[in-house]
Amino acid sequence: MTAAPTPRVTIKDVAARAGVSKGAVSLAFNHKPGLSESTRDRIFRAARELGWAPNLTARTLAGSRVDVVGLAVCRPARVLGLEPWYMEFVSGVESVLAEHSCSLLLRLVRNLDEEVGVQASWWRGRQIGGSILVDFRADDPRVGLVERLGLPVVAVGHPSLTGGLTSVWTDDATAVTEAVRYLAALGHRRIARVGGAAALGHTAIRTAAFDEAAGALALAGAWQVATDFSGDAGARATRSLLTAAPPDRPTAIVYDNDIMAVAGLSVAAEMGLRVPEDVSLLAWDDSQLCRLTHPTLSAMSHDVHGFGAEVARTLFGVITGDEAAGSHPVPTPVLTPRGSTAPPR
Amino acid sequence: MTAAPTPRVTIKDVAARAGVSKGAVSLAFNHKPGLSESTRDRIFRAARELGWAPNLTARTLAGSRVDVVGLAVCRPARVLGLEPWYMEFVSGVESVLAEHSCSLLLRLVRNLDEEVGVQASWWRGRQIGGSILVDFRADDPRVGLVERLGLPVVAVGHPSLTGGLTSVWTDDATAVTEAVRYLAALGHRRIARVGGAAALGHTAIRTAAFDEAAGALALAGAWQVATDFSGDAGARATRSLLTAAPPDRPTAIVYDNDIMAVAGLSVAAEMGLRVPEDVSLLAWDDSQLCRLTHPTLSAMSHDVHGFGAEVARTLFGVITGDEAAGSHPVPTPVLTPRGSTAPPR
DNA sequence: CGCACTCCCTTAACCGGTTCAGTGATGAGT
DNA sequence: ACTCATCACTGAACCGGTTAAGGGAGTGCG
Repeated sequence: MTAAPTPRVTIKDVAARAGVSKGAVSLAFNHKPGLSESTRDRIFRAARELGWAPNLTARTLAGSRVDVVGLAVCRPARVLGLEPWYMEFVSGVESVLAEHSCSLLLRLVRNLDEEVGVQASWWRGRQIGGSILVDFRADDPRVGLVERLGLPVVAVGHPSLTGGLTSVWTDDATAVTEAVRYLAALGHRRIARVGGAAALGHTAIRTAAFDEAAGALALAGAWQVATDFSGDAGARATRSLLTAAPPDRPTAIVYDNDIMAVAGLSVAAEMGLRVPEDVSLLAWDDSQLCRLTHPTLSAMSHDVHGFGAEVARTLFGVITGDEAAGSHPVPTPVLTPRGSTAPPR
Repeated sequence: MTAAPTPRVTIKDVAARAGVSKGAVSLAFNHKPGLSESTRDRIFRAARELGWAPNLTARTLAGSRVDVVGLAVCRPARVLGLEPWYMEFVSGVESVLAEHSCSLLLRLVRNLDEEVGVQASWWRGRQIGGSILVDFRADDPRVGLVERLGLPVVAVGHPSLTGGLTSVWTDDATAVTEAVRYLAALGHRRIARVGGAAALGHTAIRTAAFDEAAGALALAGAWQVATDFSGDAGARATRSLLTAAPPDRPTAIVYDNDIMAVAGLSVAAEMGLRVPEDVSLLAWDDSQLCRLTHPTLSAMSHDVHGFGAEVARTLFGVITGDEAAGSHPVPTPVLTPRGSTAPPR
């Protein structure tokens, strides 16, 4: 992959035109002291006339900042393609990065090992100034990797999963408990949960919290199923849950994302069950999608865009060193009741 | 944004350990001739022992390849957050980039001017080796920009919009015509289209094709509405179309993406209209979403993932110079009938 | 008048690679 | 024995910035 030849304007050209040295131009463009106002003006004028902007590659090499942050996402492309959560998260991250003229280096990887390799080579190759780590699992190898490399990161996940890394997280356990309590308060005694990928740490946390809540409330029935977050898996899980005869059938189902909830809605319709009369459905990661269905989906909603923004802000703090390692909880998802939840008949 | 200090292994260390010069290491790692097998082995062994990988920044600066390609997406973040098309497209692009150990530099921009600035600074700053340009509009300023810069790009859009740039495109006009003919063949005489953003070139192409098809078939009624691709806009448009009394009401609606079609489905339900008995709906950009609704959505389907992959492959061709400028049509979307289309009552 | 102190700006080394001219050793050809 | 290639490798310049050290001019002060 070789670049096409193009005559490029360099700092030397600007310096020559402004009648100063390269160093002076550098000082001006980094807003460092030691230049008179008039020289500064002349330099900026010359740069503007030549259409010059500092070469970031050279700047990086010379050892100052790196204005790229990395994000490697480890999930099959097909699933990712549909998950609104990711795009909202990315757009939140982007919104903050853009303010700093910083870009996002995105890479889809097939597994954790590949991610470990990508992060290491990005950092060693000075491609990134820091990274965002998502989808933690128990004993995640990235914790050790990051420490070995000295790579500045923000981990998205519960502190119990992210080791000593600076983390930003939502309190999934509390949210799950709230969801179950809400359904129980409506009168549901048989509640199911269609969870995400079993390997992920936050799925395990939700699973445990669900069990505990179900026990505390002494529910008559509590089921949990693991999926891969895809709509198809959500549909399959729902179908199998609703197949049982009424006394053994859940009257309410909680989903781990919104796409599976949409799928569940359609399965209920296909099976001739009315929502919410015959079965209540509760989505997670409230995206626009939840308001576009009929009935609209009640959801545990959650400002994913703002979450992404907070992650990016924290990462800047880590990179500049202003941020002491620690954990940043963001507001717990709150229940937004809509048309898909009601007392059981 | 300053990087944390980390002792890094450089080419010099590897050279010293292997007892050769920097140049020799460089030759070895670029698989260039001029080294004996034994020296080559010694170099690779030394590199492995030290955990060294070439610094991409330095490599880039020294004037060889750049293994990053750019993508600036120009749309309000909220909308992007929801469009499955983009994530599928990105994942298709990624799948090919990954084979070449190449990453995607992603940036959300608010308008075309900003995109022009971003592309220019990426290229001038040698941040990217090439770029993918999407969402063309009439007289798009990017055509001229790219030629001025000499930036290798692939334009996603009809050749009439992308000037002399190498382009990859789907035949929207034919697809729209096919959609209208299909609905007409079912017996529909009053057909509406809920289009995308009016400023976009492909929207204009679809709009013109719809008009022409409607004329050719002498439909009794043909309406078109422009939106911003969001679910809310799709819902509003549908509501206003279906508000008219039966003789003036469309019996079939075509949408420009799938998220608006989902919204349309829910509006029909909300208004007490049955789909497809009272009104047929036809989606575009067939994502998994179309199979998750009830009824399932008929759609003009289209391998978006493969489309992204083709775009990436073409871009590699352009960057290496193997690719003569030209236009690459990919297969026209084909109609996939499902549960949301039927003859009118 | 001489000295110290600022203020502005220049110089040169450096970041970590690539590349190319050049060097010495070896072998073939005459 | 001498030239001429070929091969394997080295050395130094270079990519386009940053940065620390240094230098010259102008001012304040004893």
